[in-house]
Amino acid sequence: MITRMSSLFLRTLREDPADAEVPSHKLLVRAGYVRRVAPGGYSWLPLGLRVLRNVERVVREEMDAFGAQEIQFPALLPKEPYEATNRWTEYGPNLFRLKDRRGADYLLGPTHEELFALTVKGEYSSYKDYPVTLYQVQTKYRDEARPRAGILRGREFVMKDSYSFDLTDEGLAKSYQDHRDAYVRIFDRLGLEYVIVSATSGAMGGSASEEFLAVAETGEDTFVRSTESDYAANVEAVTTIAPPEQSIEDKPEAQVHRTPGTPTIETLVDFLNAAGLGRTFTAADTLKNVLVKTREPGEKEWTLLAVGLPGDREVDFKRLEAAVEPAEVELLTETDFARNAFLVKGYIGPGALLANGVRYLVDPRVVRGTAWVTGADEAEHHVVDLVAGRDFTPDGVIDVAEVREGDPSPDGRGTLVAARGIEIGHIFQLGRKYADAFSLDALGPDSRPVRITMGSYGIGVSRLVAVIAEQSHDDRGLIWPRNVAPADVHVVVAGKDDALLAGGEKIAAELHEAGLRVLLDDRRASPGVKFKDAELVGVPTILVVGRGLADGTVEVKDRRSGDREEIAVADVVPHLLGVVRS
RNA sequence: CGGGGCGUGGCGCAGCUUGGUAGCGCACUCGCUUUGGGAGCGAGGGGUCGCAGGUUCAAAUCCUGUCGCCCCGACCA
Repeated sequence: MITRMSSLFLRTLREDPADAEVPSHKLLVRAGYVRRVAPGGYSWLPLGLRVLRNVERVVREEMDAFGAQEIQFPALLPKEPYEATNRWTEYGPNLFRLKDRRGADYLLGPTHEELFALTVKGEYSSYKDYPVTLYQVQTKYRDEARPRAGILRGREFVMKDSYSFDLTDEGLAKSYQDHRDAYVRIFDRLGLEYVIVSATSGAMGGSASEEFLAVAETGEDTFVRSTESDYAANVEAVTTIAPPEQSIEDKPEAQVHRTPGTPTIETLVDFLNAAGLGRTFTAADTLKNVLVKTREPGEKEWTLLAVGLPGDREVDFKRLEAAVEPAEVELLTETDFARNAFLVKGYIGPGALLANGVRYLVDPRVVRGTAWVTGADEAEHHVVDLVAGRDFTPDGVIDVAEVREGDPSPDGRGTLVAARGIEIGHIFQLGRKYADAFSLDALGPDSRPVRITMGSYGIGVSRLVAVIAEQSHDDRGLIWPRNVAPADVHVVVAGKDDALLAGGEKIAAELHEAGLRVLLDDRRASPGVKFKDAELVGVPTILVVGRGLADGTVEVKDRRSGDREEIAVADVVPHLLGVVRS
């Protein structure tokens, strides 16, 4: 089809919008793809809507290709199914809630596990019906505390969410793998640079889970990758390799020392090194015990939890939250310390913790046979050479110390470096949480019910438009990959006289005839304006119809590389077909 | 929720300190010129200065309150 700029509903801006920070936001607004309507709410103008539709098309093709079937639910949903799974309350303030005229509670769907589960329950009842995978491309609503970065993080956004229903764990594993493979194909077709990281399952519940992160400096998620291997993981999910265990026999006896004025690791290390013990200590030789409290969902009472880790590392609170999920976790208050007199702040050691029944979990580096300097449970006193497995035995291991650049990669190859990414896809093996909530069973061949197991898989479709823009632009504007570009060719008529315009129209018609999507700049504007707009809009191939037309040539420019070549008018169609289809 | 900033034609901004005709650039309309890198000249249209109250002869400007938005953090499939 031919889209004429003279009548296209489009106004480009010469200046960046004041409220935009990240490149994708600035460029999508400047190039007239989207306009802000409300915080976290954007309208799609013609060119933007085309890109969004193109992304959707790629997603649908790959979902359909492995047998997923598209359906669609309302965005406006009744409360009851979400009460059955407790998410009406658990989802918290991020859920958009509203009432109808009778006062009945509704919500705008943030994600649709409940509806999919109920729908399958309503239609299917035999093991012969399974497995099945359903998906939808739907507008989702989340009352984000702080929407930001244009359409990268909105309160209304388009998401593809799919759900697999299987009879067995092996079936679920296959459905999961099918999705993973499809996602790889989708993101490859969209020309994205991304990594797949193991993730925590978050509020969704469930076990195995991976995130697809598009690599972008402006991303909100931090992940680590190995310098040597293709290992990549969300920081919350990085596992620490435990050092080998050591023998206990050759360790000196634990000794309590008076260590006045040493409430912090730094002061303690300085004191020890000045105390003439005949060796040098570092912060990594100390065992720091951090006290927190946790509360299981539905419980009223908080439970103490002590985390022991090498003194040179801090507890990463996000990793801690992920580790104790679904329980909540908080730091201890002064009141808590006062209530538990055996906790001597600054001098807490394993002894008092274990003696008083406080659950004590340690960093993986604290293995049997390692000797530590740690608190002696008495103000101004520490114990040196307290040996794990001899002098104390922790209740277990918890891997929540901060991850640092330079730490060894968990796969044993290379070291870790940090990078930023934007979550574009997330796949989960949900398990039976939702099936349990709705008693979703199939009648098995032995006439006994089999509880269905589910997977849940999402792609941020509208976010992808911004992510592609984020990864594919330069200082002049957007540069769309061919698969999602709003047109195949942008024909610029570089002049205002009728002969040029007629020439441009004719070539555009021929390209259209040949099956290409043509954006024709037939405006009576000066050439400079048109060139600038073409670069801003970002169609990958620009065809300039200008002064060469009299000699029978036009110019083909590649938006990304800037390369240009003169082509005889007679050869334009086959040449461009070659460029576009390559 | 904590911290910071901003609300003035469609967009980007100045004016506010020191109260007195609301201004600039872009965009838009008309005319002439120009025509391969965001053209020139001329003439125009368009603004309850976020909202409410107060001080004053007089408020975009000073005072009080309030609403909204943006950024950083917290939070977040």
